[in-house]
Amino acid sequence: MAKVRAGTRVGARAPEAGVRMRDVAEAAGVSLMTVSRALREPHRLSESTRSRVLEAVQRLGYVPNHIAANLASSRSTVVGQIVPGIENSLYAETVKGTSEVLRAEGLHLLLGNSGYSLLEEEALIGAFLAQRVCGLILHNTEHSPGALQMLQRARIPVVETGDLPARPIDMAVSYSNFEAARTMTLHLAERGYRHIGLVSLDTTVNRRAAERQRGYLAALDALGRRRDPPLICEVAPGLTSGAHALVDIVTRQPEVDAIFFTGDVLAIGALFEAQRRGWAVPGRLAIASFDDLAIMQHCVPRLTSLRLPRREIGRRSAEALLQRMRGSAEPVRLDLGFEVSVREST
Amino acid sequence: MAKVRAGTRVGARAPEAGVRMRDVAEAAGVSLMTVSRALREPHRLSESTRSRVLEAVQRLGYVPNHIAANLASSRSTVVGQIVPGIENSLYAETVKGTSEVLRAEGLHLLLGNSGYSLLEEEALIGAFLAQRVCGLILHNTEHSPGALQMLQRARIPVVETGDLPARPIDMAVSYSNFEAARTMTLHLAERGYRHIGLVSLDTTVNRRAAERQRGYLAALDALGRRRDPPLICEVAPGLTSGAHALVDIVTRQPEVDAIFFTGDVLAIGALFEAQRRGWAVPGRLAIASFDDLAIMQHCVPRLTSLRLPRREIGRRSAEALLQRMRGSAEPVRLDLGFEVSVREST
DNA sequence: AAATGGATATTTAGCGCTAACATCGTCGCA
DNA sequence: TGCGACGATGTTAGCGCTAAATATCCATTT
Repeated sequence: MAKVRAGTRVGARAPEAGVRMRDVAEAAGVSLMTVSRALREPHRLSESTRSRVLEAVQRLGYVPNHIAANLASSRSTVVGQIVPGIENSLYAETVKGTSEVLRAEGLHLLLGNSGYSLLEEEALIGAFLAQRVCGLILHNTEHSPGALQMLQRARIPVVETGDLPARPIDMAVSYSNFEAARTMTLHLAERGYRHIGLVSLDTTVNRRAAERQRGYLAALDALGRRRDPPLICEVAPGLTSGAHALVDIVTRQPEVDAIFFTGDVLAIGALFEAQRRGWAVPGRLAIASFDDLAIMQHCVPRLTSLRLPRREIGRRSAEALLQRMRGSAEPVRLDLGFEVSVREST
Repeated sequence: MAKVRAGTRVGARAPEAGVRMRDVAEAAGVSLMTVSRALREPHRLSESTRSRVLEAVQRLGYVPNHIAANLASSRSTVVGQIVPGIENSLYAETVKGTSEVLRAEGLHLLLGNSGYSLLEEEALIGAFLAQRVCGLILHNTEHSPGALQMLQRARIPVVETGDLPARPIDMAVSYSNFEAARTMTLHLAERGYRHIGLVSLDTTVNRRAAERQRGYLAALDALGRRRDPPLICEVAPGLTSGAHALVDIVTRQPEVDAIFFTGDVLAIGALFEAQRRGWAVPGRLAIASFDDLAIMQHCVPRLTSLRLPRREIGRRSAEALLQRMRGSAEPVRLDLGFEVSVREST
């Protein structure tokens, strides 16, 4: 004789009148608590009771309500991850890593796209905290004041993954953009290139782009070379931007003999443009790129690139959260490094 | 004199002792319900009360608990989306579309990776239903019996996006893989190619790949051409597979003058291999591909490709869910179509 | 002066589950 | 024989919030 459970269905509609634990309990002739135990601590029940309950669960098609469980136990099984743009395969790969680890532990992934905006990130953080996520993974290492305050008050583990900040909010799992760019620039110099150009994303908005540019400049300084503004170019993401940047730099400074593209797909765009114009790579111009997408090892010529631990960043971030949720006190700060894959283009 | 609220922190740890609505109410000298209204229906309060409450919310840094709100109102703000592999840029783009629309409506995205496994999909569906998602977007159009049963019982809107099934579970937003492959094959025939090869993913596991192969064969039949097994090749995803497939087919059937690659990156892999071997494209061999990634319009030669509404599928799926959550009874079945972008490679 | 009604605020009763404690038999062992 | 220990189950209270019913106030109306 189940009570009528109406439930208005306005707005985002309801997970309505389904089978409740109480219904299972009645069907199995046991108490509510016994059903709860049968599902979470089956070993604590006698064989006969347990099977009777589980049979009722099956028969009624009972789907537990984790929302209620969460509220009652104040324990959450959802982790939030915020990336600048999921359509970017760099981030997609990281999310994949996170998702794999969480899934294996029975946790879930709430995904947010900040679109490179700090305010949007703040809004998402607020929304995720309201969903009572048990941990957060943020790609950004810069945050709005409001976001920082919320994160500090929230007392949940937080991992930042976009760079290695000197003083992370809580934990960090990344590689150093500065070091990576510095290393690649030095590599190009070592190969004998004299006039090394840099193409990066907008450094005023994008901290990681700024760090990469800093690395490039640091390398030039260390080499005792002059900084040559016409060799530096900031562009929007995209294949087309890479192509334009290539032409721009060559036009402005014909002496250029190598260009380092720090945006993921910029280098590919430039490579195709060079092919079209008949500029031999690396004969006329060497090309180096920042993220070792699979395609880098297949194009003609194969592109020299920085291999980044994208998937691993996702995995380790999730693991860092797990570790903390299991009581480990010490916050992780992991430098997963990078690797220069030298190929035909340099 | 707040009560002590302990809370054990085992397993996935707790969203602990924070500021509750009751605390805000006390701080503002109003009842619990008034705070609730101040946040959800501010217009129903007097100006003075409202500002007093909101001030207290600010001052205490109160973050609402949506979990509790959800339970109390039996209304959810989380949508689940399950894709075969988020690392695939096709899916990442779709997820992006979904995410944009949901975000604008204040809804959240729970993301699942099924890894092309029906059982994993079933597990994820169960987990998402337990999280009381208010809607589900599934890329698969095939499901395990268990999954089907859960979906039918759940009574929430469901959108399938991978293909246009004759009889969707609930709603469908996609394009027809069969039609797309048929159209492209006919296009190649029209351009005068006589021996058209097909490279696809494993058709035994992947329903979409099977549909594409069916489309290719249907076109051959319509043209009155013989099906030539050496011209057909099934491979794993990846650039390398594309390269191998190209060589395989050319070796087995040297007469081949065009190959249609139905896997996203297979065509690119093949193109690079052709460049390496000095096989002119389209001189020796035409190449057509299935998904119009940005790179297709930039490589040399530019690749003829099927332009699919990837982002749009995500957007429209989310919109279909919203529509249903707002009470519309009629389930959406949308064919978003596709377009052949003819370029230099054919 | 009493009745009416609208705008505003409060009270009550849960949402579906779990923690913590209470209960009840049963068994071992002094 | 008695008593504590222990395993198996049940009972109670409440997680933090919202819907619905109820109360309160004040300006009008009659």
